[in-house]
Amino acid sequence: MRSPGHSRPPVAGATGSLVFTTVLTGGPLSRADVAVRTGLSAAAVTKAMKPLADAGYLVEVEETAEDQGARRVGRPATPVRVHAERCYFAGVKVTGDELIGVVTDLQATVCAVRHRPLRSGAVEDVVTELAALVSELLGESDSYRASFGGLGVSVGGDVDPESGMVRYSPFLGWRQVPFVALVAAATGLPVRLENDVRALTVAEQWFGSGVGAGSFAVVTVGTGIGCGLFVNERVVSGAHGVAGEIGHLPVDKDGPLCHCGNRGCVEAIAGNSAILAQISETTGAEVADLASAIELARNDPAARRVFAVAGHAIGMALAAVANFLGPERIVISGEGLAAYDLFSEQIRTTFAEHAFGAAGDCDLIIRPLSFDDWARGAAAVAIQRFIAPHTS
Amino acid sequence: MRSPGHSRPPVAGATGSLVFTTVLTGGPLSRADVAVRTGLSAAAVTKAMKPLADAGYLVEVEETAEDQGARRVGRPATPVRVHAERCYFAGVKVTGDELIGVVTDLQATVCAVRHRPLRSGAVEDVVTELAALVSELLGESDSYRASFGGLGVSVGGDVDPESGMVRYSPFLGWRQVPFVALVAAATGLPVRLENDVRALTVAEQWFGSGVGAGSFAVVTVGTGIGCGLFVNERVVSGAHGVAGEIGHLPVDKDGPLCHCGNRGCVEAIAGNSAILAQISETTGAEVADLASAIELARNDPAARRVFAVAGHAIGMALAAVANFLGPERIVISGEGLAAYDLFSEQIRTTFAEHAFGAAGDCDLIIRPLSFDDWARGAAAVAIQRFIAPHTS
DNA sequence: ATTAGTTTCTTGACGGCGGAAAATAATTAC
DNA sequence: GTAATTATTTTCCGCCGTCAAGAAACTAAT
Repeated sequence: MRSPGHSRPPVAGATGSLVFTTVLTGGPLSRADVAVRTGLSAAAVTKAMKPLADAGYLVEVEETAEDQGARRVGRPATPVRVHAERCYFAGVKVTGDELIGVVTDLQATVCAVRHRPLRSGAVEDVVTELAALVSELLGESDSYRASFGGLGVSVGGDVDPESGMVRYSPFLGWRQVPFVALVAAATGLPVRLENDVRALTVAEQWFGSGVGAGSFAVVTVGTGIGCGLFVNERVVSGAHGVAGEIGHLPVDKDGPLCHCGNRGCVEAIAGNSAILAQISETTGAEVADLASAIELARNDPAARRVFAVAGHAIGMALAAVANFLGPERIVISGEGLAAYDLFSEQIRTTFAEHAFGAAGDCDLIIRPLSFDDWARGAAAVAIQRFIAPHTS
Repeated sequence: MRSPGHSRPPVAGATGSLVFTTVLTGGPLSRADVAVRTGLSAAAVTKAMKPLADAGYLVEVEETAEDQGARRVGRPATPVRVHAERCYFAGVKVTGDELIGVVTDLQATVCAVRHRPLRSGAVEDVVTELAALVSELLGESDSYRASFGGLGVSVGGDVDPESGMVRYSPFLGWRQVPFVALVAAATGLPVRLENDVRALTVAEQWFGSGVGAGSFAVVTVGTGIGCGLFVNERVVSGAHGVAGEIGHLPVDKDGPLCHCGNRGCVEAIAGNSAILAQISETTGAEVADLASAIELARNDPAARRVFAVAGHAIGMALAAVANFLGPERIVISGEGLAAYDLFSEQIRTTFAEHAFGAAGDCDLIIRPLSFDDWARGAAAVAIQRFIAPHTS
C-alpha cells in the first residue's frame, strides 16, 4: 500500500511548539497575547509564527468590522488562529469487540466516524481490520490523505507509547505486542499509540476542560471506572504503565465482590454492569442495559437507591482524587453519565463530605461522553505528536 | 542585624543546575558520565563545570591508587564530586510547640541540631524564637556564617513557596501569614518556605531514596498520615495547596470516628494517637506513649492486634497511592515506624492484595525518620533553591 | 487636516549556549 | 616504542531568543 507523502510537522523546536499550542488551545490570539501567555518576547513570537503561517498552519483572522467591543487606542491587533483544515488526523480506539475510528481536523473536530465490529481479537486480525477501517475513513475525502498528519491508536491496558508496544491488555488478552510497528506496516502511516484513558486526557488537555488548567483529572464512568491525571505540565503515565487506577478503591468493605478479588471496590458498586446487577437483584426486574435501568429508576425507589449508592461510591473516588492530587479541576465523563441526574446530588454530597480542606475547592465538571470521543482522544494523541513531538 | 555577604549561587542557567544536581545526587561522576546521564555533549559538561569548579563547589576526586576494580583501556576518567563543606544551609521545621533546627552542608549532611520549645504560637513570638535559634545554630562554627547558602523553613499546612505565605496552618492556627518576609527581616538571611511533607519529599528526591527515580511517593506515618508526591520531574503541590492528603482515605466505614467527621479514615486507625487510644481501650492498660505501646504489644496479643489493624490501614493507603500514581517507589517513613516489625507483615500483605496489576511492582522502602529529618528537609529546600532556583 | 500618542508587529544586531569536530591527554595492549 | 582507546578541552559554528530601533495602523486632540 503506497501512501502519499504525509505532512511534515513544520515545528522548528520547543518554542515553535509552544507558540503553536498556545494558539491552538487559546483560540484566536494576537501575537502580543501569545507573547504574554508564553513569556516570550514579541520578537520571538513573530519569528516563530513565520514558518507556521507560511506553511498554512496559522492564518490571520479577518477583521469583522467591529471586533471586540472595547477597542482601545493604538495599532489594532491581528489575531491569529489555527487553520484547522490544513491537516487531518485519524484516531482509532480498539476495544475487545469493536474498532471505533474517526477523522478529525487540526482542532480535533470530528469530520468522519466509522465503527467496525471485531470478530476476532487476534493481533493480525485486529491489525487488518484497523488498516481497512482507516483506509475507509481516509477515503471519505481526498483532503484527508492529501494532508494527513498522523494516526493515533488507543488501547485499554498497559501501553508504552515510546516503544509502541502493548505490554498487556486484559480486554484483548495481548501481551508484548509491537502494535505500532504492525499498524504502521499495514497502513503506511505515522502511528502513535497510547492508553485509552490517557488519550482521553490528552484530548481534554488541549481541546476540552483541561485547557488552561495547571493540573486536572479526568474520571471516566462506564463499564470500568478510570482516571487520567495531568500534573506538572504532563499526563501521568506511571512507572509501570499503571496510573489513575481508582476503580478498585475500596468504598465498602462489606460491599459486593469485585472481580479483582476484594470487596466493595468503586467499580464493583458504580460500574455499569454492577449497577445492572444490583438493580436486577434488588427489584427482581430484568434490566438488559443501562438505558432501561435508568428508565426503571425514574419510577422505582429501590432502583433509584442503587444509583444513589453508586453516586456515593463515585463521590468517594472523586474525593480521593482531589485529596491526593489537589487538581484544579476534575472532569467527570463517561457513558455512565447518561444517568447523571440520578447520581448528581449524591456525588456532590459525598464529595463535599470527604474532600479535605481546600481540596474541596476543585471544580467538578460534568462532561457526557460518547464512544466516538474515545477515538477522538486517540486522534488528539496524534495531533499532539504532530505539533509537540518532544512533549510526549 | 547585619549579616556577612551570603554565597551567591554560581549557577549560570538550567544546564548549570542540571550538571550540578547530577553530580550532587549521583555521587562522584566523571564528566563523561555526567554527559551520558544528562544527555548533554561532553563539551557542554566541561563548560558548565568550569565556573562551578572555579567557585569551589565541585572538586576533582583524588585518585586513590587502585580505583574501581575493572579499569579498562584509555585515558582514565577524573571523577568530580561536590565539595560539601563549600557552603552551609539551615533548616527549621516549625511545629505547634517546638522549633527543630539544623545546619547542613551542601549534601544535606546534618552538622548541627538544636531544638527550641515554643511557649506561644503567636506569629511574632515564633519569628523571634526562630531567629534566635538560627543565630545559635550559625554561631556554632564560623564557617556557617562565612559561607551560608540559605535558610529553609517548613510548616505543616497550606503554604505557598512563591509568595512566601503560610495560607493556613491548622496546628499553629495561622492564616495568611507572610512568614518568609518576617523571617527574612528578622534574620537577614535568604529564606525559602515550604510545606513540611513536601520539604521531606525534596530531601528524599535529592539525597534519599528518590534519587534516580522518575516518580516516587513519600508516606509519613506519625501523628498524622501524610504523603508527598514526586511526578514528572517535580514535587506535586496541588492547585489549592493540598496534595498527598491520604490520611483521610476511608478504610473501614464502621471504624473509629475521625476528627474530620468521617469514620474509619487511615489516620483514625493508624495515626499514633489512634493506636494509643485503641490499645488503651482494648487492653485496659494505660499507655502514655508509642514506646510503651510497642513494649506492650510485644507480649500482649490484643495490643498486637491493634498494630496489625493499623498495618492493614497503612497497606490500604499505600495501595491507593500505587494504584493512583504508579510511582516507581514508595518510601514509608515517620516516627511511627519505630514499631515497624509489628506493622511490616500486615502492610505488605494488604498492599499486595490491593495493588492493582503492575502497580504492585513498585518498591516499598522503609526509612525510619527522626524529628531532625524534618528540619533537614527544610534545609534541602534551601539547597534546592540555591542550586536550581528555576525548578521550584 | 495635521500632529501627537499608543499599541502592535517587524527587523536587525548581539550574545549565550550547546553541538561537532579536532586537538590534547593519559593509559593500556602489543 | 607504537597503536589503540577513552577522557577532556578547545575552537568554531549555528540556532535561537532578547534588546533596541523602526514601521505600521490606529485614536484623540488641536
